[in-house]
Amino acid sequence: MTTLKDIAAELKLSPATVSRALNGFPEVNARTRELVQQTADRMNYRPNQFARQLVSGRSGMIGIIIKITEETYNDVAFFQAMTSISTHLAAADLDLIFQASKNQDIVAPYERMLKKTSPDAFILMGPEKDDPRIEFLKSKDIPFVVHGRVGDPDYAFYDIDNKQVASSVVDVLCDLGHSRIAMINGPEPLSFAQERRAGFLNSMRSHGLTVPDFALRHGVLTSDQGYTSALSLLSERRGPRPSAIVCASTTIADGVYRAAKDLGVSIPSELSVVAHDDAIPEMRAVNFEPALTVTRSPIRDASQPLALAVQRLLNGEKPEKLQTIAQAELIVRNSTAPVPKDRSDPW
Amino acid sequence: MTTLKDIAAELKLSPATVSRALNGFPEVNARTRELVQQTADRMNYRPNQFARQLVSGRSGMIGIIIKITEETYNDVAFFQAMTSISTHLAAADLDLIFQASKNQDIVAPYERMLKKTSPDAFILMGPEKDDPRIEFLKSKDIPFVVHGRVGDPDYAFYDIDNKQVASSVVDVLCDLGHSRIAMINGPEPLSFAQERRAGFLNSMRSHGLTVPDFALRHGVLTSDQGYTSALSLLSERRGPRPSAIVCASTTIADGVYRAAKDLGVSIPSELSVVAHDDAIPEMRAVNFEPALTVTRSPIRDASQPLALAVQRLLNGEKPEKLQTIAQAELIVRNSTAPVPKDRSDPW
DNA sequence: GTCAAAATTCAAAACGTTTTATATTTTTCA
DNA sequence: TGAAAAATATAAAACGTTTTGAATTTTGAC
Repeated sequence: MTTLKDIAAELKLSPATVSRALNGFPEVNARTRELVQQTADRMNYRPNQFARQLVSGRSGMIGIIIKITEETYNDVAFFQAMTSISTHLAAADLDLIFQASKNQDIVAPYERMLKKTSPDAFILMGPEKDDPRIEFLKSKDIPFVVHGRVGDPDYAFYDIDNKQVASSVVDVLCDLGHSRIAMINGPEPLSFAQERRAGFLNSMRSHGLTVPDFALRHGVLTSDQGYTSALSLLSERRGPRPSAIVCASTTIADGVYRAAKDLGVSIPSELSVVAHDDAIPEMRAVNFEPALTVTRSPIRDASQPLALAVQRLLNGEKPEKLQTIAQAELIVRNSTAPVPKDRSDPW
Repeated sequence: MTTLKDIAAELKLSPATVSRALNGFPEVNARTRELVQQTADRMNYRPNQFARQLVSGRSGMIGIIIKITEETYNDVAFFQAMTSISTHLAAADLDLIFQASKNQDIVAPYERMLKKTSPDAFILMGPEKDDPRIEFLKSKDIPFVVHGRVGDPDYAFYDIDNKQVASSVVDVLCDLGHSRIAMINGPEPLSFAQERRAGFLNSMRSHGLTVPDFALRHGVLTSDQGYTSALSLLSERRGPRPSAIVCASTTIADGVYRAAKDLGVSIPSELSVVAHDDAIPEMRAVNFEPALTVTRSPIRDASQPLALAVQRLLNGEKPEKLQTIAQAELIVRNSTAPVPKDRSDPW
């Protein structure tokens, strides 16, 4: 292994000059720089990262910790997010340290990684209200970027406008005359679900409509969850059935489609269905029969902004300046239609 | 940030003694060790990993690089393997550096990571014949463990006995009287597919049976691939159709089931189907209608042996001693039945 | 009490960089 | 030609550990 010293000795220069030459500092003669670079190449020099890290205090690595649950374990979206993030980070010569955790103590793996590998920053997914991870990282003064957000935070984040997602969908349905609109939402503790709930209820209210409790459901983002929720919503045990259902994901919508089919309810003539589409390739909204009307914001679109925000954070930019709220795109397809005459009454 | 020196100064000891005391060296007085440990706790001491790495020359990290293709990008199995590996590594206080790569040059990302983060070892997935990554790592003298293997290698690996997987399935089908047995295999370049092919052909031969070219297909492990392959196999355009199909995965089997249904071919009375089951939760063999006969070897079973092999490698054990070939388990369910009378003739 | 052996501690070097403060050389301009 | 300024190079310190070789203290046997 050749070191700076070796090169310095070879050329009868000081290590300092060699270091500067290789790192492109201006105060070194063009000819010596050339010479140094050539000899470095010739001697097959590779800077020792450990030494660099020791003096710079930086590891050049970004930590990401994913909590493993029944749901996340089977969700290819996490994998895709990670691959995509790692690619964007690599472009900035940053590496991703990955840790899966089934730990009860949600903060422990962050502590461990920090002690062991000292990442320069973290990327944090699925924030919850009063998230202890966020408190922890703040207290330790470790930079971090959040995918998603809770409330109106002071940290760096990338999120989509989940209120807008829900309200734009309500607007579309109301324009078609619907007034009994149900929602099958994501898991209650997650911030995106809370935002959509708020956006949904607000928008309904501003259209002069109400939503009975049973018509607003929370649960995991699976087809089965969509199926059972839809069965229950369409059964009319608790009042007249909705003329439209808003789904938190295309997987949920898949379940709703199955339930509608099983009950002989036709989409869109008897029931309109709308979903939010994260653009996970395995369940494409265009392939639904009929093609699904969606709000669309690809999850992979988040990777680049997240990676970029991390870099900026490391360059000393203030977290409050690194907040992005992306708008979702509305794509009307064939799963939405004017409300049937006999189902236009409000609840 | 408190350092070793700070503690030494506090206790009027030398840094050397403090270091030894904390690292459990024997040549330090029990009372001073106690004292040192207490003060370290009190002063909230955290050893600087960068300094440690510099002197030890080790990073405590393991690299894993996944080549992103249409297929791997959507395959939750990779994610599950990674989560599981990361958990097992963390137990040994090792961290996982993850990198996704779309690079044409399959070796480049290894070079980059090595330069940048210096992992102590790599875990390598999906080896191919004359894999340049393996050559590269050997030439650089970097330890690595392979998931899978090619031929009869001298490196550390964990693999299942893919020849046995294929041959045990042939045995079962032959016992049921089948002689026209087709195979829908994995991608041709991958070693597992080649092994299964060899095991399949060998076993068929030893049963005195031949396999026409059109009955042995290679392709990606998707339901669609299974569907189109099965359609073609069952069409009888190229001779009498097989009485049994051996599938490389449950996803392939899913496609075969769909094709059989579309063509009105009943499973198992007219067609027996067998698959290899990696036990990915999203497509459970038990949930097939009829329940699928499989050879089973959960992919997640590989994580622990892989993580363990890495640790041993780092402890200086020889790679040749760290080779595991796991046997798959045969589970007979309802997708296999005796060959129909009129379909028992060989090709 | 003495001396060798064992137990314990220490000072200094090493790991390979970057950075600071200083020294040397070259250039510029009168 | 000489002095000041600019350009270039250097020596030494720093980063925070671990490890080496030596020094000191304690123990045990006589």
